Amino acid sequence: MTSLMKTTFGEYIRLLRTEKELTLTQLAAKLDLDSANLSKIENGKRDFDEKRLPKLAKIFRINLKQLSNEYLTDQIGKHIYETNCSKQLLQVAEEKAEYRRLKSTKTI
Amino acid sequence: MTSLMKTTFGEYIRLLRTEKELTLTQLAAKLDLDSANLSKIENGKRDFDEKRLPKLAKIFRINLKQLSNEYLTDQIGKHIYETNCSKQLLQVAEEKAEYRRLKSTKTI
DNA sequence: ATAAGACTAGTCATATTTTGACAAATTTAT
DNA sequence: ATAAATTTGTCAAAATATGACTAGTCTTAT
Repeated sequence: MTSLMKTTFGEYIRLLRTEKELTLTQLAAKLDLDSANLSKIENGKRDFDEKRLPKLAKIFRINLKQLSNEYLTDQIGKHIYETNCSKQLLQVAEEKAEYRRLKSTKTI
Repeated sequence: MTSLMKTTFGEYIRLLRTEKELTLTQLAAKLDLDSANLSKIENGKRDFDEKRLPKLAKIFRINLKQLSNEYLTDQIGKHIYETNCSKQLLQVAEEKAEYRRLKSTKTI
């Protein structure tokens, strides 16, 4: 696994976009999205819709799996942040995830 | 912090309920909830609505903060489970949460 | 056998949340 | 000052979650 960005997903999109010197309008068009909404996404005021990940990967020629991981870690990171979940509680959450995993294999 | 349950929140409610020998109908009434829906909650087919945590804490005389942590870790654990987030990616997610924390203090 | 209670599953209308689309305001660059 | 780029606000529509009700199964007592 390559190293992932320690930024928000919105900031990451902005980074990609400005690197390629695209305007919001230009990228938004490629993503079939309103430029005003893309602006909100980059500024963390809205979420990027998961269904557009393949398009985004294609536009910037990024590995989709890698990009999806970027997205996933952002989403969970946001959840952790918004709920003020401490490292200690996160450890418990991970154990509960593990419990769910075990449970699901049992019931197959 | 006391140790938290390594079960789902629904299972935890069921545990509390059966310990007190309450029926779904009885507990649902106390929670101002339909018994069929409480059944779904205990079986993990619906989420417990956060707004009822204070009621739940009161009914079983549990510390609300403790119960809220139980709830929070369940929610994040569920998120981790449902997205199939590996420990490695969870570490990245935690770093991203930390990044958001730093960012929020800067902009105050 | 059947009646009653406990629980589960399905459905549907309503409430809540998220998204898309547009207009208008603000910022930035020339 | 103008034009382009970006941001903000608003609102209807789409998607999702919740509450309420119905019907069903299963167990237990009579």
